[in-house]
Amino acid sequence: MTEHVLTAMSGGVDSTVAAALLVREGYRVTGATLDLFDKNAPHGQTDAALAARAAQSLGLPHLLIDARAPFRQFVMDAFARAYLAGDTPNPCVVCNATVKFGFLLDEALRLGMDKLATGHYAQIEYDEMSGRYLLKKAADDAKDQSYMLWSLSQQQLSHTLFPLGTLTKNDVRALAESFGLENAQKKDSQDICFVPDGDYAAFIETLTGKVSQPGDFVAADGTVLGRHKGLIRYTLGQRRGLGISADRPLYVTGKNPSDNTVRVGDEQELYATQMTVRDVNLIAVETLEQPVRADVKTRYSHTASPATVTVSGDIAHVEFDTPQRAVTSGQSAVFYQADTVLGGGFIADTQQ
RNA sequence: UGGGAUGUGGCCAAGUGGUAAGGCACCAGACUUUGACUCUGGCAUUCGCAGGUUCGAACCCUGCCAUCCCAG
Repeated sequence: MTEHVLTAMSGGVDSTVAAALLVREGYRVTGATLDLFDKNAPHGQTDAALAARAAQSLGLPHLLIDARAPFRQFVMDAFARAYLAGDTPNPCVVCNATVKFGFLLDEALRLGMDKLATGHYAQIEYDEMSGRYLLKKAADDAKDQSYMLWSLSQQQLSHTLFPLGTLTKNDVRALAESFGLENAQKKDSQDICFVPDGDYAAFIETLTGKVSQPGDFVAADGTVLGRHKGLIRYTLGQRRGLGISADRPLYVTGKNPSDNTVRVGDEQELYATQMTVRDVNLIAVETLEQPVRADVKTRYSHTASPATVTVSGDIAHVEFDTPQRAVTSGQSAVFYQADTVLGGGFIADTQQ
């Protein structure tokens, strides 16, 4: 009996090719586009319309699924809340955890389908030895998105397909051409999807109705160097936008919500050797009794760095072999062993 | 009011007769399914103002203005 796969289609090249590949492999495929938020951009060619056209060109039924409520609650509100608390959240990670592989997967299963597929560049492999589903890096290292998927549970992984995992971006574009897809050359998406103009601070202020208050930029010795435009506009390691002229570049080295100050200093002050990770999800193993060696990523576009990881419950302590720059609370830490994701979590705090 | 010092782009700052370094900031691109970082490019027809000397001045001369310091 052929499996019925719900394929998330955004209207972009990746998800369209993913759907096409599944069709070619003989799956029964239904396309689905998530309605995540009300777009105030009425330029006719919406992503949903693009996705519907793409599905139609592949001869697939297509569903538009209203996910505005969960997206608002789990992604947008949480994003704003995290920033107001002084963290620097990664909404894509949270969206994957709660909306795409939460809400949408549940929806697929509820509709009687067998699996959910997306255009993510990552691989899932069932390991006979351990009886666990493994999440692995994509074949195309430059496009690998396994970092964004560390939160997936065994249950979620067992019902998920990543048809693009073994391909490179060039392969995908070439396939799109060969399938005659109109979006073959569509530019890769970027920025936060619900903040298309990139001004996430203004978005947060509109969403919450609270204006982030100006405060002082202070140096390590307490000297006030200037006024900042609101805590949410800064993140650890940030250089641009400080407006402080000095004889050398200055970076944000800390944020203090309690007195509304932003600490700035030299780049050397940004390095940390240890960090605590919360909400840890282990994928490759059920539990870790002993400290393990792993390569740890602290941001999406970052080379994993060797470290020793000690897990206790859903908390992990990570000690890097070499100090890491601007390890930022709210971002995700993902532990790799070779190409396999051991697990991951959210960075809670760091120590020198 | 005397004495001294200084005035170069938003900030700092090289340059002391040969036709405006550099850093910071800022702007624009690139990179990127997060925020950042990074990279590339842009950014003073002009050196407080006005005269003068010179083939030629930010650099020399004169005057003025401004700021700072020290006097009382």
